[in-house]
Amino acid sequence: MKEVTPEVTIRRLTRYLRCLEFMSENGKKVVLSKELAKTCKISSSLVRRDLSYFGDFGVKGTGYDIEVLKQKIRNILGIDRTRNLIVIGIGNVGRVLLNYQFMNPGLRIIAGFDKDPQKAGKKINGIPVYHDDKLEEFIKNNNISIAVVAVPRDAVHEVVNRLVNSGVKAILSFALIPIQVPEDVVLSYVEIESELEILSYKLKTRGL
Amino acid sequence: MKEVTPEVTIRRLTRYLRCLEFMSENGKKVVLSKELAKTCKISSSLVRRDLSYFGDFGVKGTGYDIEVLKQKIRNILGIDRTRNLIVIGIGNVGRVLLNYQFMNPGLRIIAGFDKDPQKAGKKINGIPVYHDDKLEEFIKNNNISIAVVAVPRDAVHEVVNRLVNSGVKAILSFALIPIQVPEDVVLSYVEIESELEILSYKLKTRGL
DNA sequence: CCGTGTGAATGGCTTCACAGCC
DNA sequence: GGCTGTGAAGCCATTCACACGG
Repeated sequence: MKEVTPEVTIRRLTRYLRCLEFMSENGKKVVLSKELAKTCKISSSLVRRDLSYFGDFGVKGTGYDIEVLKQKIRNILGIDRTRNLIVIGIGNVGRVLLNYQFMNPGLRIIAGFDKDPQKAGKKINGIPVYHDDKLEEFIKNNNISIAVVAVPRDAVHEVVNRLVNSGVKAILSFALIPIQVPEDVVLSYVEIESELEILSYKLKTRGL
Repeated sequence: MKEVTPEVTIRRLTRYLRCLEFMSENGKKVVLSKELAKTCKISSSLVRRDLSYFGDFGVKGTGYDIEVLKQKIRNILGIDRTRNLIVIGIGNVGRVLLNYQFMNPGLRIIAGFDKDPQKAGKKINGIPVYHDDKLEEFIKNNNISIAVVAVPRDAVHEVVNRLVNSGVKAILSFALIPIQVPEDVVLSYVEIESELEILSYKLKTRGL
């Protein structure tokens, strides 16, 4: 049980959660830090250290109960409660998101928004799509924790500003363009091109 | 000019590149480490340190020439040459990728693959889609650096094994399930759900 | 004079190694 | 006996502060 938790630890926690979900699907009940470490390609002491920031979840001599650990991590991440999400921009990326099967029921997309009137009024995977001009009203009337921005590059700035002004505190963007948001708003990115570039770099360092 | 480059530096390099691309679009020619730092929300000394691992790209008293710096970073990342990519699985995610407009011409998707015979023979965004059973042959006949896996969860394992056996050395997966690959193969993930979980965590630490 | 590049110092993440408990 | 949880050590990334060059 420690003081300050490094951000990298949180990122690894999500990785552990994916591994644990996979293990329970395969009927596994208990896991050792060593096993979790191997699947995540890190050291077992780091796994134990990461988990120890939040409590004593393991049993000495035995390991970790997978169901218990999953629930603990969900609790730490704040996805044991329901997080209502919205998606802005129902193009190719937006459609992927509306069809996304989340492993955790806490993450729930409850609406999509698009400027195209043709798309408004329809449902995708059971999720209603509204016209863009209903955005602010919807955010205020519903309990929106997180918004995902999947609009074209040149519309990102405007959309983010509208989200911030409507009180959204967490935004995930698919377009990696620099945006300034207030201190109390968290902004992160899904960086497909960057990930590919990092792979390219690693190939290069291996002489390929 | 330093010895070993931390992996985080490479990740930040891709971020700098996005910022620089954005700046040149807006007609900017020269940038200070301080400006780059501000848009990336890090310290200016870290920007300078990151760049100094690879050479003296700046001009003392003046800053960095944006075009020069872009080219240097592309060179470091190994995307100054052409990287031929393929996408396996042409569902929603696969379609996003084939339609993806890369900022860097070095990254080039040259084919898609799918098990569905209906999809084979068509083109998406000018990129040919082949039947899955042509995968190995195509990899061997073309110069494939990187493969992107966008198949359903339960097919990932098999696809990754086939890629590895065909000689692919870098794989980007959209399904975050644990896979073992040989030492000389780089595997990374696009983790949409994990990013959302991290946002949820940050909201929670802020009392939301 | 101004901003980069970099030794030196700092701070924080990871590993080590073992005490404690099942 | 075996594995977790954790002080202490080690190591590596970041910051500091200033010499250097335009």
